[in-house]
Amino acid sequence: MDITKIIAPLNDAQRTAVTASEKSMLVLAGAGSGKTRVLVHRIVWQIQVNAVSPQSILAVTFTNKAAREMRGRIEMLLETNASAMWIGTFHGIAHRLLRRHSEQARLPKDFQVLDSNDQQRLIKRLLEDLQIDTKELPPKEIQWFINEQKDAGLRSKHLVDSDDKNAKRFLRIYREYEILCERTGVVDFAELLLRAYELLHDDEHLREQYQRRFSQIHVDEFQDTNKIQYDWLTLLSPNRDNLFVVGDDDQAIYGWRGAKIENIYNFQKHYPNHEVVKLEQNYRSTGAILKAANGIIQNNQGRMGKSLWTEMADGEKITVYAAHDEKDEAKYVVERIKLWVESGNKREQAAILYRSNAQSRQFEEQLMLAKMPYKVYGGLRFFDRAEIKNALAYLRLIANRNDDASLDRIINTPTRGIGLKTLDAIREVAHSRQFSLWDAAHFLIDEKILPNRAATALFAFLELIEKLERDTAAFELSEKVQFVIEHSGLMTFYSQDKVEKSADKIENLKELINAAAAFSFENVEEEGLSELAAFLSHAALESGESQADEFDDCVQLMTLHTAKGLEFPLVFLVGVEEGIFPSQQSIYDKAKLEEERRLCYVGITRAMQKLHITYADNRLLYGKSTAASKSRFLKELPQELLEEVRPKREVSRPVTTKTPNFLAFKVESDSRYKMGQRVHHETFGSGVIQTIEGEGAKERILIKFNRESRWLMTAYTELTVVN
DNA sequence: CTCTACGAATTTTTT
DNA sequence: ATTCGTAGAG
Repeated sequence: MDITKIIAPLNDAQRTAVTASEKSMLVLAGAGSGKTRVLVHRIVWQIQVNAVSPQSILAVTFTNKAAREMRGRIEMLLETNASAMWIGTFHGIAHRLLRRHSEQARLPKDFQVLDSNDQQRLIKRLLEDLQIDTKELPPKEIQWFINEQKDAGLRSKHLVDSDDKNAKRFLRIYREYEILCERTGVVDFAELLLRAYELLHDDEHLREQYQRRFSQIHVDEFQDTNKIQYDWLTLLSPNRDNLFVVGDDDQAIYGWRGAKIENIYNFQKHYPNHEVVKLEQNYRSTGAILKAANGIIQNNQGRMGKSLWTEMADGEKITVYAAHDEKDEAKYVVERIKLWVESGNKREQAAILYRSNAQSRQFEEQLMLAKMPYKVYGGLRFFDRAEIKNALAYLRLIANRNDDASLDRIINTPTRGIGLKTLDAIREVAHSRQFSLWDAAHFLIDEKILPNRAATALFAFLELIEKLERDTAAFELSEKVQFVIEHSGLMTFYSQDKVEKSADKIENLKELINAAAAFSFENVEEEGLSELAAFLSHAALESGESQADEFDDCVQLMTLHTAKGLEFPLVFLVGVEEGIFPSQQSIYDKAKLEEERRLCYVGITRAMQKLHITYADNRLLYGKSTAASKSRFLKELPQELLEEVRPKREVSRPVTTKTPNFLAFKVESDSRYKMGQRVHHETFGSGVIQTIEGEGAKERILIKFNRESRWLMTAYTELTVVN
């Protein structure tokens, strides 16, 4: 066996982690330090050197993309297929467990997965049924609450009924929601995790079976795990030395959705026989970029402590551009990308990273003007598009008549004369008699409660679904999908030019048929589940980002969150202003502020060669022009790494005709000016020093005067210090 | 049932 | 500025 292939490409720290034995490992992997490589090599090491069976390998990630990448790289190194290993997302693995043991998990065999849109819809409908004003109590809030509870491992029965009226109401809704999901046979994302936890927790036999099976458990992005995920892991690994977790406390940016950095500390308590390995050598960025990253993150408290270093040279300084407004900012960025491309680089190597999606707009406009192709990440994903969801809803209803969420979605899409009145009546019956919407509709027709016209329309709908199922019973999956799209009326509906972007929508529907065909092809029969049901779960669990147009050479636009895990030679960190980044909502809360700072750290460490940071003095916010000021994060950066640029028209031209008097200068230069100091200038009046840059004859300072900011060369300027 | 007009909200995202 | 959802008119 050739172990050099596994070991040789690793540095000392990586090797220590990969080859460790008989203990749990906590790998603190800084940005760009080869964390995926360590995971991949570790797994291969276990198989090839320690003769661990691939069946015994469990590896969990947060995204399908990460899981795919890991599997791919393992297969490459192993030179065989890795299908015996369980490599997947927390949700994917939980789903797999629940499918295998649906009976023990007390779930219907063909349960369906509810994505968060579906969940919100369902909650909204529930609130309406309970006569709760959705204006006063937005479904979003309930959704948030329920998921928060589930992520903490709490069911409604675990919550104590308090006297607080509001808490009482939340609890009641939670309870009703559980009943509704149970009755309709659907499972939301948080439920997948909670159910999988309960399954192992409650069933000793099953638990032991999986404990025995998974002798090696690997976790990626450990800092992003929430409570239930952590508890689930510990169920699988009780006091054993087989957990290999990789994470970076400095890159924990998902606290707001329940991730607990504390899990890293819990891990250390829980698994005393563990070793910590820090991966601090960075293979991605220049020295200057890393110094900036270290400089910013050290302002956070309670870190595990890590300091990135590189063998690379410092490289270029970080360019800071103080734009006049958001348009100027965008122009600057596009101008710079132009120069980058003109000197022979690719557009796709350049990324524009912002704090919130709304900021993409200005950049898109300028990029369009410059005729430069770009791609904005984070829009609607394939399976989230309305036309796709509608088509899927038909399929889901065919698979399961009790799927209220789906029925609700398509009962009048395309319109077929079933209006609000009729729908209300159905809901009313469903609620009062604890029927599914489907059964309630039947009830209304059988009991002849509805007006003739409505009854006819409703009956036609019910018949349509029955007929679709009958007619496609013998079909293959993709044929089924095609038939349903065509005969549900959706195709005709989207063919009308009234529907906006109808061509795109039809294109997408055709793509769904392709996706179904591809799914049948790739999918190995999953334990007794119908192919349709399996495909529907796949659609819920896979957002469908995978084969997004690997189009031509595009500038990349995305939020800082989306950028995590990626790298680009040229990075623009834009909108670095107080109130934007850090965001307004985070400024007064220390924990939130530190998370923003970690986000900033993530942003900086995306850059490989060159980083630009920009901010605007004025920004159009909610339609109003607002004065802005540079972010505190900019001030926290080691100033010697920065070179600040101002819009051309605002830079006061340094006079370069005469040689400055070095001697005279030197006497004064050392301690004369400080940042934040008030000074007075003959012509411009008094102002505050914002930035000091350069030394000796080249020293210049940025002063913010009443009406404008100016760069002044201290060697030539008469300034009086004001106290 | 469909269309328009008005008011309210507006960090970040995966599964 | 823009999007999104709902109320009221057509």
